[in-house]
Amino acid sequence: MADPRWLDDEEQQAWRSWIQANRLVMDQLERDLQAGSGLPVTYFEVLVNLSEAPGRSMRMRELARRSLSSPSRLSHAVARMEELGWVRRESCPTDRRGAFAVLTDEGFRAIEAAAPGHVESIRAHFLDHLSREQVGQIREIGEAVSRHLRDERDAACDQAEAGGGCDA
Amino acid sequence: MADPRWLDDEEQQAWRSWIQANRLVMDQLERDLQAGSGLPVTYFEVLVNLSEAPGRSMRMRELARRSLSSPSRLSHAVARMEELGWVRRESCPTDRRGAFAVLTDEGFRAIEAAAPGHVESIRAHFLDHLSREQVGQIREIGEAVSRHLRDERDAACDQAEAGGGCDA
DNA sequence: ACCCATATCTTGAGAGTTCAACAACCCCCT
DNA sequence: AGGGGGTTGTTGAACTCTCAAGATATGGGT
Repeated sequence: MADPRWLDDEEQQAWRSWIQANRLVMDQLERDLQAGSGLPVTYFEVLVNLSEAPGRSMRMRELARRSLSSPSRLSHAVARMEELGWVRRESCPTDRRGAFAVLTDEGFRAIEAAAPGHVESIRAHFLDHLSREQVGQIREIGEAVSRHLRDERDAACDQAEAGGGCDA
Repeated sequence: MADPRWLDDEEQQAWRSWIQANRLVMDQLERDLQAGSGLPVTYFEVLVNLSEAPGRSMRMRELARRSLSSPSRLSHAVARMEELGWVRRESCPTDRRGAFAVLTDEGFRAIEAAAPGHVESIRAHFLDHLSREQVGQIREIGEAVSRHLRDERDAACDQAEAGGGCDA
């Protein structure tokens, strides 16, 4: 790691303002959502993904992918939400390893109750301060960055499958 | 919270791609930094702030502000880093409530060791995928959003000071 | 039919974060 | 002086996240 390419001023400022905006917005959303509905943001996202699935039901693996969550994290989260009565587990008939997470009516009501406040939060702390043009820019930037990291994650899997031929 | 202004398609996409990019990038940076140096990102930021301070020393309150951290969080973090020998506490001579956090030589070496890899990470997972133009856009957007949330936080303090005249 | 590499999911422990409560202190005001 | 409101910092408990390890099951190759 000799002689790294340090960030110039423009890059430094961009990076810092981005990371700072992230933190401030996310922390604020977390507080708002927590105060309004007792829901952590990560739980909310899991529930939203479930609510949009056919039968309000999804395999754990797929749900983890869509929620940008590790399997472990999702497992803990679902365990917690099961206690709260928002989600129920069902075993998969065609793959006995598998498990489905199913959104309960109570869970659905929890999202419905939380959603309006959450959207207001997103507007108040984020969208309302951007021009229409900037909204478009954000989308493009976010997609560029996400696309790359997705590809990389897939590549990492392929590489692992290939059996360790990194520099061979 | 009746009849919320739901997000239109453009807003929805912008928001989702932004939040997704955030998560992916931050998680990746966290893994890289953790793997390379055993440092959590939040610790790294605290240490960087300390290292830039005169005497590598700062009041806890100020350090918390700059690290976008709650007082509680910083207190726990410093306690942990004290165990690791990276930071040392000193009492403030002019205000006996106060405490200084001081970066030790060992702590300084820890940052120096972690910095190059961290910068590479930032490039590889973020900056390298943006045009020069987009870097500028990010800065402006980040600043607009941050400015607002800072103002709001100050306003909240002022309001609290005013003694509860919310709707009176 | 059997074996073994993979895949799916869970579990437990360790670590970080938050929140509420608390302790100690400063400062201004009477 | 000496109160009282505000500030600074810490603590403990509850919660979430991560990581490594493990339990169970699938599927293809022999």
